[in-house]
Amino acid sequence: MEPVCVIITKKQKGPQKGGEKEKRQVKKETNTTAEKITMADIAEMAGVTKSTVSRYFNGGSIKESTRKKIQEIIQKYNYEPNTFARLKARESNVIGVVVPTLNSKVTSRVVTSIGRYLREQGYEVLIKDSDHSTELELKNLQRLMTQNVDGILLSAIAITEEHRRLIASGQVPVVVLAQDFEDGISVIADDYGAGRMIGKRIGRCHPEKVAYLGVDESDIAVGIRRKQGVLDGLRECGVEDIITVEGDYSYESGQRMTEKVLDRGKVDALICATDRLAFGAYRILQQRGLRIPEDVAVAGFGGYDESELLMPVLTTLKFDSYAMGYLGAETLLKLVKGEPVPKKQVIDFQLIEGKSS
Amino acid sequence: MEPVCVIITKKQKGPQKGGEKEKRQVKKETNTTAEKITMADIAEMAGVTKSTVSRYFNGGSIKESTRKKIQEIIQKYNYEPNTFARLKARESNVIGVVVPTLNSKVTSRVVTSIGRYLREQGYEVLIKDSDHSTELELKNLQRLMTQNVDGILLSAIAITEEHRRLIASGQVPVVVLAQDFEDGISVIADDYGAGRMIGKRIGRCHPEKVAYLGVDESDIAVGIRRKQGVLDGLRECGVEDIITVEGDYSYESGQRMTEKVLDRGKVDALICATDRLAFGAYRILQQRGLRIPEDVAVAGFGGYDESELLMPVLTTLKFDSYAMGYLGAETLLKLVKGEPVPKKQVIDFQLIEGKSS
DNA sequence: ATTCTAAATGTGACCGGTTCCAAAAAATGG
DNA sequence: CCATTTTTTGGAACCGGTCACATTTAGAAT
Repeated sequence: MEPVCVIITKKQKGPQKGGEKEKRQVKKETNTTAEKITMADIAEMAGVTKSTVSRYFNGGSIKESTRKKIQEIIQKYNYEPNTFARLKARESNVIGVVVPTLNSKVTSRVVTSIGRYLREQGYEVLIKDSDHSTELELKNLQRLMTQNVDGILLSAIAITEEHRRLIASGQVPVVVLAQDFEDGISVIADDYGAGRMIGKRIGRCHPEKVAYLGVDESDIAVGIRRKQGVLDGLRECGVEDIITVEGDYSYESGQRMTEKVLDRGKVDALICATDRLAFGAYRILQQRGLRIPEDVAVAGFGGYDESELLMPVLTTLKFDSYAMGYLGAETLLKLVKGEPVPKKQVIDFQLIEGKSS
Repeated sequence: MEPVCVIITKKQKGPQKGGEKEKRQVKKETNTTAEKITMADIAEMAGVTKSTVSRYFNGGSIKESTRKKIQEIIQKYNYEPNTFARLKARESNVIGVVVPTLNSKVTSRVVTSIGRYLREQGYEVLIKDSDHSTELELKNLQRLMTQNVDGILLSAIAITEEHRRLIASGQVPVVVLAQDFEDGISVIADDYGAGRMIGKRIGRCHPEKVAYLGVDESDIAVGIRRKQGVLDGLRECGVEDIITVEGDYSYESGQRMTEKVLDRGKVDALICATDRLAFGAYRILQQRGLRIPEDVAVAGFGGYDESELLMPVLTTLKFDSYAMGYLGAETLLKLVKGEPVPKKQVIDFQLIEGKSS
């Protein structure tokens, strides 16, 4: 691929510093080269002090006439105070969000939802992507705690002892998303309940043998609780012959696990820890000429938009990720403001009936 | 849905301030309540001044023995300087990223890629989600410019006059992603070339009549160039009977447009501006009992993972979003450092041959 | 008009860093 | 061993804001 067009440019140096104030005065009229404008500048133009302008933004008694005047200047220059320069402020109005990845349906929904709520509430959001690395996650968490944020929303890969220590040590309120966190505040999905519901949904068709495609148990929510729910749900319906396999969250892993299961003999149903794994299962089942659901029923978790595209449509359990983000953010703000909050909150889920079971 | 458990907690107030220094000295030994630690604290413990510690981090001549000593303390306290307190620094080491939404395959890939590169280069990334609002997008852009970032990566909804003005006015280098930006630096996908490739791919099967499901022309890249490419590609193969419809980027929009097209009469192929629209088309075609590709061929743009799940697998044109993020970030850093950069760079695409055409 | 109180503004220290410049310490050389 | 240069450090101002407190102004009450 060739560049359509490659023109070399050079960064032009900004105007030299020195005699700033005077220069700006001139520029104020001509408005040619927009210099960075500060609160002091605004104050000067409005004929008041920094403190008064600060009061304008943060609330405090101001005479109506001064307010008008400041407002005018603000608007004229489209000024907004630099959020990160509020070093002295007791509240920074910044909330940190740590996520395992941005490259996932669930997290991107959660983060979008968080952003909407917090923006509306006048907070700045600092998103930290840990890129699937627990090490980076801890670093992000630690960094946020020292970076003067008012609170942190943590969607952890898995809560470790180190996490606990950091959170406990800190003076920053933390709300944990999607993972149980006994020592603190969390907003979780009822993975056990959801698992049980899917287990029963599959179980009541009386399959002889069922396979569960799961993930590593270091993820307590998905790896343990969801699985346990599925197993219990199935057993409640009298299903006893259950095999479980483990992999990661990828499409390919779904394929591998399915192959592994099929190689061990016939199964009547596959319950997959996430829709993505189910996608992999579909691919393999189709390759082997097995019909869904006649030969093998399939179910997943997630309620991805794409699950509806599968032929047949996937039966899946949908968590309300938007609600999780919203509720998490709301809870964190309450916490920040010192209001009482429930220690553990659980978000809704919903069975999406497909044709795959 | 009932909370599993609702225990009311109260935010505990931090320890009172006053006599800080002395207190910290004590805490240093016991290490019980981790107080926020500053560069001055580190300096004191190392028996040097703030300036020296600052030099430690930013490079400057330091005696080996002092370096060791500082390093030791740093590690012991796991200290990292507060990135946002570098008010005085000429470089903030922060890069801002503005995206239309985080809730999209493409952007989340782009952002992930940007994050990886910039983190590696020691930069902090400030992600601003505009949530599909041009107004918010402009606000984000403007805010970033005054918030002392070293550079901005802008993935715009559509570049307006206002965008141009802001970017031109500013002293902050900006690299625009995915949208042509004649006045400045951009990294784009070759939408015209990609469109033409898909157009020819479909055209060479000699369809009588082809429909293009497109989007609003305010998006120059997708709305205009991609479409033009498709049209030209088809015409090169002698296809003359082409109808075009317009909608938004949603799954539902894909459905609606397909219905509209089919209601107007038979078509031999549907070319969709994005895979998501193609998903909608699939659904409608299946509903109406039309076979893909026998009755109607379908093609898309995007190369989403899910496109492979469709039955039959979707023929689509994949852009390397990771490359776009990486290249954009790399270019921006060069720009920041005053190195020469190409004005316009084009990322790769790749035809994914499915069974839908 | 005078006193008292409340509202509005100014003053200067401070937040956690960086930077410039001067002072101190170490290395060099004659 | 002392003068000179170079390397390391310290001191103080500064970045763009906030805050506690002092001061001024305006309004109410006597």
